[in-house]
Amino acid sequence: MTGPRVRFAPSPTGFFHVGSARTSLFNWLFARQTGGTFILRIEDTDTERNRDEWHRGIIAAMAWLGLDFDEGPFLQSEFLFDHVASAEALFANGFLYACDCTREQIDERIKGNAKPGYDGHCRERHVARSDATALRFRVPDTGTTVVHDMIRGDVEFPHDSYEDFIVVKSSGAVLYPLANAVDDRTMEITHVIRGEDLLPTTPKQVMMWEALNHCPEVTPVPHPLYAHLPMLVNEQRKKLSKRKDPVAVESYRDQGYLADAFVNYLALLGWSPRGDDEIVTRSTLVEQFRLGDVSHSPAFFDVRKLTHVNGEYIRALSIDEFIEQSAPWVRPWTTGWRPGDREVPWTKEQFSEELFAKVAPLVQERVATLGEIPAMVDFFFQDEVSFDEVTFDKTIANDPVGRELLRSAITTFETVQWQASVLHEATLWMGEALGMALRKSQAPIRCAVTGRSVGPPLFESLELLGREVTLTRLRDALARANA
RNA sequence: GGUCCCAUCGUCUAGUGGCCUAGGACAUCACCCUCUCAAGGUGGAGGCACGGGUUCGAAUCCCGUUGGGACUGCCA
Repeated sequence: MTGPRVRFAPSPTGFFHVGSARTSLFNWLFARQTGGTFILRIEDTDTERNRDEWHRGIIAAMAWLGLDFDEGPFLQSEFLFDHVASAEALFANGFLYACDCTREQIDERIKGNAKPGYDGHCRERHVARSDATALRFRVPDTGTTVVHDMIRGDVEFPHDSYEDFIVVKSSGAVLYPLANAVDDRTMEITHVIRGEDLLPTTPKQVMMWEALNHCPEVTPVPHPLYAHLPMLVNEQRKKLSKRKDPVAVESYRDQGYLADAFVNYLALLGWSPRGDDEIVTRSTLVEQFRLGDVSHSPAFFDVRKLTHVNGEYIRALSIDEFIEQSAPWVRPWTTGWRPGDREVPWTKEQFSEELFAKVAPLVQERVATLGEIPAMVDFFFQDEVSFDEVTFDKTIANDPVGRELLRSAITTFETVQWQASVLHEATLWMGEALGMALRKSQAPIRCAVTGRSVGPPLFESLELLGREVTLTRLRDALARANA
């Protein structure tokens, strides 16, 4: 196996961030397209968090999105020994030095300094290591480090803009920049594809990588290539915040976004397929994706467009697929996975799979997310119609002609052949007799039967509902208006 | 403050010196279709941040300005 080796290295946070999903996707696309290897490595250091559960969350979310990895999942904590060994090698070769300064001492000393950050106070002090000393990297005073970025080209960072940063905490814990680089070395990562927010720390990693290659006891490893993806931002053009912005992939799944649609939309953020079509298959994505084509500027995560893309995918489903995909929202008791925080407005006893199968084609082209389905078909399964009061008042309670039409419908529907086209015709001429266009005359019936002003096609719905239920609801609505 | 990144319709983007009177998609507006709502169809409005260069010719190259963002922790 000689292809590229890429890794997705999320830190567990309790949910899967859309930015992480995009990073993961781009890594995956690159690996799949180049015949490379996609590795999942969970960066679980510095955490007393509930790891097991959160690891499972990341893995479940990736599985849902169809981002399968070839190696892993690895946990960064498994490699603690390597991190320490590398740090010791760097120290032994003079790249690291011990420092016993406290934050307060440093702040006090650097108050008037032109250059912010640590002042290198302990560089030549040869402080004895203890549980109060941290290890800092000796950053060269002059020169620059160049990051070779596949998206942005070469980016040059002057060394004097970096302080002697801490590599090993006084507790002995090896910090992210080194731990991450060491893991990349042991996994022989060839391409580091990650968010642009990591660009400024890259020179640190490049410097340490280079230093490691100069340690005689360490096996040299070629530097990886980097690719820093543009940030995903909110409407304020700020990096997506997990506190303020809706960033949990799981919540999109709960709302009824399809994995393929989500992936398709994510791919459109910072990249675009050839031609005018934006709705493209996963294999097209894999085929056409090029890291070098990735945009340089941040992208706004636009839920409205996501929703549109999702609608396209829903409508493209076969009716059987649509029914199957709807299951978690309409009959969760039959499914292994069910959307969180979502109540189904009917009981298992009230629901009918046969009826839903007949209703499904009517709603498939009317929803943009699967989560919208229950509210659109609830009247088929609920015993009591739940009325939208504004609509009820407008079309029935405050409309004498509407009530007149209802009375006429009750009579007519008693005997008419129970078929959508016939009901359609009957309503047409009943309305004409009262001087109403069909768009007017269908309104009170719709409200009486469904409780709402909008919904699936009325006459097909009546046909499916049956004569008895329809007549009962028409009478009840009239009674309700008189009450 | 320092370092770095970025800059095409409101949004996501195409565009890599002439094919641009700048293309597509979402959103928006109008009309058509229509039993409601969608979907669909047609059409409209809407953009190269600004200023200098380079060039016969710049959305495309260079510089500056302005604006936005990221980073700047004994977090990752």
